[in-house]
Amino acid sequence: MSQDSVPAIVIGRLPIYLRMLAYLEMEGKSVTSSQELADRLGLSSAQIRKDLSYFGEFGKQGTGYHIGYLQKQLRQILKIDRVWDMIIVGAGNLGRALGHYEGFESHGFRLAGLFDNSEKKIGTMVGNIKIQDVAEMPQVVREKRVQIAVLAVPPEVAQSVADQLVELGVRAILNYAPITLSTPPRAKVYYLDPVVGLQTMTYYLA
Amino acid sequence: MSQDSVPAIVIGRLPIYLRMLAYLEMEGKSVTSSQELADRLGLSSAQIRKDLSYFGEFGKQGTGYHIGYLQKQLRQILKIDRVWDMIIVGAGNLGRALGHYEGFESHGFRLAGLFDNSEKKIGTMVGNIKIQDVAEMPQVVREKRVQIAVLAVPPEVAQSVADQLVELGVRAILNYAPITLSTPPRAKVYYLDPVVGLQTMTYYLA
DNA sequence: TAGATTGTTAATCGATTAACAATC
DNA sequence: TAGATTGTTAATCGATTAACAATC
Repeated sequence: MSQDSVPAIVIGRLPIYLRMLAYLEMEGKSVTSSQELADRLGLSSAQIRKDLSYFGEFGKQGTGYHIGYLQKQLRQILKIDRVWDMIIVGAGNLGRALGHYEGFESHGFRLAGLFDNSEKKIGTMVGNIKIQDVAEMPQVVREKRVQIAVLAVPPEVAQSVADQLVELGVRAILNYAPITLSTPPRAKVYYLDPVVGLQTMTYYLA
Repeated sequence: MSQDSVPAIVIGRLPIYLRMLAYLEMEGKSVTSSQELADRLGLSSAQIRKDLSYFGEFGKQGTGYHIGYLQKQLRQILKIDRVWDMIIVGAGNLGRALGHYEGFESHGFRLAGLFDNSEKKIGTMVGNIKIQDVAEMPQVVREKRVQIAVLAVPPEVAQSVADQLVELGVRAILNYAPITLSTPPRAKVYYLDPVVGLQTMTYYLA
């Protein structure tokens, strides 16, 4: 099935399925069902079967899904069956914490650069990577053909950094800055503003 | 309009509107329109008017919305017209970075505790707050009637910490752990797993 | 085989949008 | 006033679910 015909909301659930499959595998299971996945994820089994059916037939009637096989298929669909280079822009508290996060490398996202504009920070180490001057960012992005960037800069400069990144060829931005970015359609932005999360939940509090 | 009749997807957009209103205000504007908001946010103006209409009439025909007034109304709707106590569980790199984040306090979320189970960390300072033993968490949550918690613990313990939090009365969990939590309906969970974001975006990369 | 579970269709449900009267 | 923009309705669009034949 061609990319554009699959609803974005379906794509957004695939990583959740993958995360649960890894969890079930860790529990020692090797087979699961749409019903089990649905129960664990708080979804309906029909939705899970429908989501998967956009891409193929991955299960067996009467049995369910082989976890290892389904993981492999989902990784292929999401194009995470390879290693992606990624940079982090901004080495404040958050940027440095993200620089230490092992979850990126362990999921195939290789940290190819960590940039800041502060003299004090440039040259210092975060884990096993050295903070570089943001002035060197264009060169790194171009040379390594980096398509993925994590934005951990102050909101005042987030839009201009995003513009620069897109100009350099970046097409996926994980945005921690508390601002809605304006980008051309070829670039995707995934928002991770904790305050938005909190403000959404307080509505339901007494 | 009663809470439950407003779709969750609408509630989820209100903080985005609020964030944009603050931005427009910062640009020196005092009035805006559904069209301007829509353009800036990449939405339709009809959607914005419809979303707001669940709660009342906040604009003027021919003029638009007074930014200050609309902000005030949205803050009331979202119940962020007050200060909420919040705790952070887990003082690893991420938890400590979050402990330093000024965006929480500046938006009315007061950090009432930062907990970890590591002997080494307990008693050390993060900004102006001291890391406490997670064993003291129940007491703090109960005494201050904390309803909001940020989960920044390893995935292996995330579910059990979440269970404990809910048991103690927490009803809003900002979850940084890379795992889907199982919680009763009275507790809301907002997910902030960066890997899910990356894996969603790689689908669209070449 | 009998029981279980898939993949898929059609029906239902819900969200978005177009259009416009009301009115500032 | 004339022009602009709201709030709302009805139509459209899209996503979810119920149901079940197929089949392991």
